[in-house]
Amino acid sequence: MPNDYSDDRLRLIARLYYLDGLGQNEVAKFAKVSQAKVSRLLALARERGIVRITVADYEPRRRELEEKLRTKFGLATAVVIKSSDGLEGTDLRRAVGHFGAAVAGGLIEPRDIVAVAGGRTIQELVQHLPAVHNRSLTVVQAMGSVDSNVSQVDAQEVGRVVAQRLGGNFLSLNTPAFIPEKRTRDALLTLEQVRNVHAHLDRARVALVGLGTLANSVFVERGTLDAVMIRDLERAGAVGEVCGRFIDARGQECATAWRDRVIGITLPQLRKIPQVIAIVSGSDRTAAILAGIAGGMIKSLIIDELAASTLLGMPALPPAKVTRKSARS
Amino acid sequence: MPNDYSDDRLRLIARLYYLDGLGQNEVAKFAKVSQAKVSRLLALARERGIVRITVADYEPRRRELEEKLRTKFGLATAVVIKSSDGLEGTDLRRAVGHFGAAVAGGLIEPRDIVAVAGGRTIQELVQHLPAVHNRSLTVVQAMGSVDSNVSQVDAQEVGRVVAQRLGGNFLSLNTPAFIPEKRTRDALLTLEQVRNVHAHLDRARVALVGLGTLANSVFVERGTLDAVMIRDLERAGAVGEVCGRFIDARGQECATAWRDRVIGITLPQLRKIPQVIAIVSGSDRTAAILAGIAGGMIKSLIIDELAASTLLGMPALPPAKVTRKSARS
DNA sequence: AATCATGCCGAATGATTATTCAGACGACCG
DNA sequence: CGGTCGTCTGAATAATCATTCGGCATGATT
Repeated sequence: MPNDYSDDRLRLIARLYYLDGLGQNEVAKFAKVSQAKVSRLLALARERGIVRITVADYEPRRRELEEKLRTKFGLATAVVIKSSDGLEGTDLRRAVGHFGAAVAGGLIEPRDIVAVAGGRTIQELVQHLPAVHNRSLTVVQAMGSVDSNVSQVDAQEVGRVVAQRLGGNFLSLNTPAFIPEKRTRDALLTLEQVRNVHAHLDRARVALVGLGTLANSVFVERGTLDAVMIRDLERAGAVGEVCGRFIDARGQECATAWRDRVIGITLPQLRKIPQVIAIVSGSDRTAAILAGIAGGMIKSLIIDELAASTLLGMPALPPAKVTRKSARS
Repeated sequence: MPNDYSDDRLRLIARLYYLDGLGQNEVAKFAKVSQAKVSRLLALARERGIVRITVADYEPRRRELEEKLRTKFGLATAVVIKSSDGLEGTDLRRAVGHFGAAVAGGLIEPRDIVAVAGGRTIQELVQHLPAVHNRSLTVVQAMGSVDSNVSQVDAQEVGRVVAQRLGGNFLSLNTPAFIPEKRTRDALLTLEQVRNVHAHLDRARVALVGLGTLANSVFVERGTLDAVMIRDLERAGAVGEVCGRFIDARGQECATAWRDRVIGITLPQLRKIPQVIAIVSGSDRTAAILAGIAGGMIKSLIIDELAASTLLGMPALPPAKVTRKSARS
């Protein structure tokens, strides 16, 4: 019997390897096959559940902090990911993304329309979404691509991954995030394809967004935002960015030339979406978070432990329904 | 916190590795340690039971065959080890030894006196005896060493391993298995040390023995037995060997010069021991097995599947209490 | 204080495991 | 028949993992 994939055979091999501590080479002799095949058979045994590996639950979340955040800022959901020691940068994003994914996945219902922005932390998150394609989502790209060579962190790519992993189809925006001239931008906005995307954004139930700071954002990293523009934004009171739109401390869009260059979901659209989940890592983003919440955009938060603590040490702004114009200087 | 062996940390690391499928390098970045340490921490997590690997039971025995053997040959216990396909030689011995060990271990009681012979299959078996030293056995070497450089398969070494793994002390014989001159042999037999061993052999409750054929035994392999001697033995009707003693089809010791050269347990001693377990692999040994049973030495059998089948196809001899002298030619 | 024993660490290294690759084989056509 | 897949295989190789080793830190002992 040349190829025998019977459970019994797999049990024998799995037992010798996992329980009796033989190496794959020894098992191979025993079973009269190559080591390569043993490796494959073991993989099969794991798939079939003949070998079961259980790990005592690791609790990746800080529930007390979540509760405090939720009540203090009136959030729908707060998820605080443990960040053991001095993690930062990519490692931190990875931690938040990894463990945030399960929760984020759970917040998305089978037939939702999901708006998806770009960003580094969100990129890490979507990679780890549970790969069960049993949903029929409509995933909509919520902002254009930062520059011409599409990167892993662009909304286009992130959205594609969400649709692929969770199951559903993907509505791509197929435009840059920024257009130097307002006129060109406006022309693009009238395109059927773009208008279709916006129509779906209007009806989205869930949004996954990142939050940027002035100093440390993908735009700066990718050279889209120059020093002059940053000065302008600072003068206009910008404290952060969401979906390519810069907001002041109250969560209103800053009135600069920049706002006429953006293609992507608008703040009013975000405000309408009942479940906007901001995925954030790093303690330098607290101002942006506060602003996002105050402005009524952000409804839920997935965040690392340290940033959560920092946030809890800051005053919650009352949701500002007052001014529509941004405060100047 | 430089060295943190908390369960929580281990859970995190174990989870990332075993459940989330990260490599140790990735986990290492996550945890800010070297890959080496991750490897060590994972080992620790397994030890602590944070990671648990279970394998669906593999049934290594052929119970139907065991039952048939038991009734047909009037055995106390018969253990038939599956030998999937065309295993032979060392591989077969290894299979029988590996899976036979658990059963053999179970047949030994906490305070038993255990006589142990040498042999290749038995050697494989004792290696895999469950390493729980909670017994206080007296392990007695049942035959001398085949030649001067003690090998792994000699009773001396095998016995030592039994005592070490199961727990207990070991009575060594410290003599060769064969002495060219009867006089020297007889002199050795009077030694206090040797007599002590024999005294214990008289009171043994369990014996682990192998069975040899004329053509294929450790003695031939090691060059102890020459062609002339083999001719003699054949003429004397020898069909096999147990503990250095050659027996005819009735299970009586063959009357040749050889019998006066052996140092080791005698057939009468073996007959008195209530639980003599023969560990055998290979279908060429069936005649020896039959003889051993017929002669009243062998009470239990640990054997491979193919040999068991062969054995079942042969006629069971009635236990011969009749002749004390071996049949000649 | 100096010395030693002990334990822990990560770089390097050796050992093991997973994957790639090219060939063999059989089923299924044309 | 002779192709043409598709699947399966083990050798070779790439990737990954475990262990060794020397260095460093800590704390006990002289």
